[in-house]
Amino acid sequence: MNPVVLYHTEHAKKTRREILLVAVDIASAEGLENLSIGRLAKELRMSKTGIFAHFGSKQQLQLATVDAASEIFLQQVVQPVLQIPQGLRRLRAMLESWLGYIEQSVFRGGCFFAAVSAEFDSRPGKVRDNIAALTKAWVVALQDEIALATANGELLRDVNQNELAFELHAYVQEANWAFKMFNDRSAFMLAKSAIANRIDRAVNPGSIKPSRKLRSAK
Amino acid sequence: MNPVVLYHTEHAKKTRREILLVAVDIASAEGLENLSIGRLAKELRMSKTGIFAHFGSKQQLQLATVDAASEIFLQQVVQPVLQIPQGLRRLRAMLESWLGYIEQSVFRGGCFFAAVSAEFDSRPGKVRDNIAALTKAWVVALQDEIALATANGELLRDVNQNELAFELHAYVQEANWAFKMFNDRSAFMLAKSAIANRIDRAVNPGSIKPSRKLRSAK
DNA sequence: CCTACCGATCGGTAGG
DNA sequence: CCTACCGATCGGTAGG
Repeated sequence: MNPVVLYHTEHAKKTRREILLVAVDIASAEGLENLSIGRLAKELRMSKTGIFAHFGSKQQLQLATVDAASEIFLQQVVQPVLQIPQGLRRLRAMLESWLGYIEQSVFRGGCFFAAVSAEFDSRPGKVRDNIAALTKAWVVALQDEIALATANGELLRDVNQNELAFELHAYVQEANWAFKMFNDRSAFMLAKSAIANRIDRAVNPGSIKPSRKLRSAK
Repeated sequence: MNPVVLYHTEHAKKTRREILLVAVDIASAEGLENLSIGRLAKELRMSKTGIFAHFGSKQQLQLATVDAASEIFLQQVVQPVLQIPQGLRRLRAMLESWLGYIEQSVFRGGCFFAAVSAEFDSRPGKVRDNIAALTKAWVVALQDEIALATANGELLRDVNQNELAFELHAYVQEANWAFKMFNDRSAFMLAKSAIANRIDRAVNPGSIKPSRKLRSAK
């Protein structure tokens, strides 16, 4: 009789996953606060308490929704680039994969984390802390890849790694903002161009791959 | 007996302004949707209908709040730079002024327009359209200043003006995001550095002012 | 600018 | 997973 998950059956887990898929979509478009239990119940044709029983409180629902969005981000953006060799190539792939996930509108409201971080940046609590930790982890992942690319000799040693990560991250977030606000896909071209130019300036000319086209041999 | 503003007296206008100052602050931190009439009434120690009578509907309240925020932005960010000569110097001043308004936390929840554009990008309607028009106007103002700086010969003619505006705008929005999310003021240093480097790369070396320190004479 | 009210919806509980 | 509730709050109206 656990109030959080009534029966730990496979069926209950499946229902929970279905609820969270809808929750992530609603939250990305209308916000985590406006994600009401009644709204979810209507969309899923369940009773309010049927939804409620899976989470136990509104805050637990919000936390579960953030976790579910994080899993989708990992699966859609991070997983596909893990096969690419670490360093400069993976850095480029991470940014391309991230832009692709925004452009393909994986979530109804654009990048889930851009939406909810703006919503919760002034709302102290566990939800905000989780969002901060997850978005920070992605920034750190970009920084780590820049550090590896430098260690590989692919990037110039005097490049400020924090600045580079800040600027690359900014281009993708700006593309998401401009695309959602003005419904103009040219923002993706601008972001790709900014990323390519910014990285090319940091590339070590001694390493033989300033861009793919110029690579002569393996 | 106009339901929107009951009495067009000076006193009523003053009350309306007082309501909107609180409304802008609440909306920047908690969102324009969560800006409820009851919440405003409590904070201002007025009755709900006392607030309501000034606007006539929730949507009109939201629209008035966006307008009020726009006036504050104009006054805090735009007005101070109008005395600076147009072109490269004003472009730099616009970005510095904008960063300053974010760092000084003019609104409780950081940049009002960053917050509400993320909130309304998936909510079609007049409120969203107004937010889009106002944020677009600021992007265009940056683009216009870049065009003037180019016409002045201060920026290189082969600089892509849309790309430059996109990247500069991105740095400031990223600083707002990082500051609000991680409460880390180093984001402002990163943004200032990114802006200075990006502009310096676009500066025409023929014009004698790549940076203030290197200027030899007037 | 107020009191007094409306139906709808909110998060959450009792009990099954 | 359900029905049947709870008090609080929502946007909005009547009438002054």
